[in-house]
Amino acid sequence: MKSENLVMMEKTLVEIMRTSNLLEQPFNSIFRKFELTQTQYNILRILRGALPDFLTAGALKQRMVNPTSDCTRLTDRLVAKGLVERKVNPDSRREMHVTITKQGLQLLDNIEPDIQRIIQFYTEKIDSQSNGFIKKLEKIQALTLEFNENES
Amino acid sequence: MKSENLVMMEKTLVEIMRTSNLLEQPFNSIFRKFELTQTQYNILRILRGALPDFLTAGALKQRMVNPTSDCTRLTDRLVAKGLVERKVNPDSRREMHVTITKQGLQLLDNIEPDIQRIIQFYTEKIDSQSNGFIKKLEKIQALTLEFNENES
DNA sequence: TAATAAAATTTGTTGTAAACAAAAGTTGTT
DNA sequence: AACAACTTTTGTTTACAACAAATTTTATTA
Repeated sequence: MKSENLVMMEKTLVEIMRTSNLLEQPFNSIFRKFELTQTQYNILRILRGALPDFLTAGALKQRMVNPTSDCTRLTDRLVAKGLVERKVNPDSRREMHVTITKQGLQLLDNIEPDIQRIIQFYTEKIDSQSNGFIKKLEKIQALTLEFNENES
Repeated sequence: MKSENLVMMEKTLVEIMRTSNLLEQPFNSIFRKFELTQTQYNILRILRGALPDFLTAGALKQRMVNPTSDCTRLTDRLVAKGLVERKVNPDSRREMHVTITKQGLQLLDNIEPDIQRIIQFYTEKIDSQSNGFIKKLEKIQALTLEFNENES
């Protein structure tokens, strides 16, 4: 017989994934309105967060959730839209320097109200979140990284 | 100034999505091993859950997380692999009856140990989950459905 | 210094899926 | 019989994931 703890943990993990998948829908529909994907939005956020520094393609890749991401072609699309700039590092020509443009920053600002509207909706309807909840999520994140390490 | 509650809620939602995205990695690598995608695995689980009944394409779509899913082509791939069977409802020829095959059930059984190995890992490392945690996730799910309703 | 290894990024290729519109076939209604 | 509504399929485009292989540049070492 499967232990209670296993069953509980399975339910926990499944519900996290289900919640996230649902949650992504309203966000995605906003991104779509601005002709972005979630991945692209995340890249823009990472690059903005790195300011005033730029990131190398490798560093950007590291900060993305998906480690197998194809940085080149993802940033290609953003460069094509003028949201991101990419140039070779003159000091080490095998590295690229990637950074967000003014236009990219502006786009993030334009999206923000729609994002906040979603957050607002939840804030009004749920009592304030406990720190414990987030801590638990972070613990699961840490364990997942550990697990992935062990596997690879 | 943004209220504390808004900031907290934003962090909560972001961490749910980040956790989920990380969490999906070990699961996806298992699915890949069995030449399935997460979506396909979910469909198989839904169909197994519906047994001994079959589902119409519409009913299947309803139970999937993503409401815009393209049921036809998703099941096409599963039918091609012999994991799913699909035939027209003789009583209403515009409906399809979709169901999981023995082979599909067998595949789910084969995957199960790998899935449990992941669950096991977390169970060993985190103290038993509280019901409150899951309840909170379910509340967020419910609100998301509500939000999506309002939007559409 | 020439050869080779290592690092960082790009390219090639294939398959899956999301998103949206439009078409096709079937049933129900007036 | 005509038309509307329902259910599923097709068409089309785009983005990504996954994996391998190639390219370009820098570092090492023989």
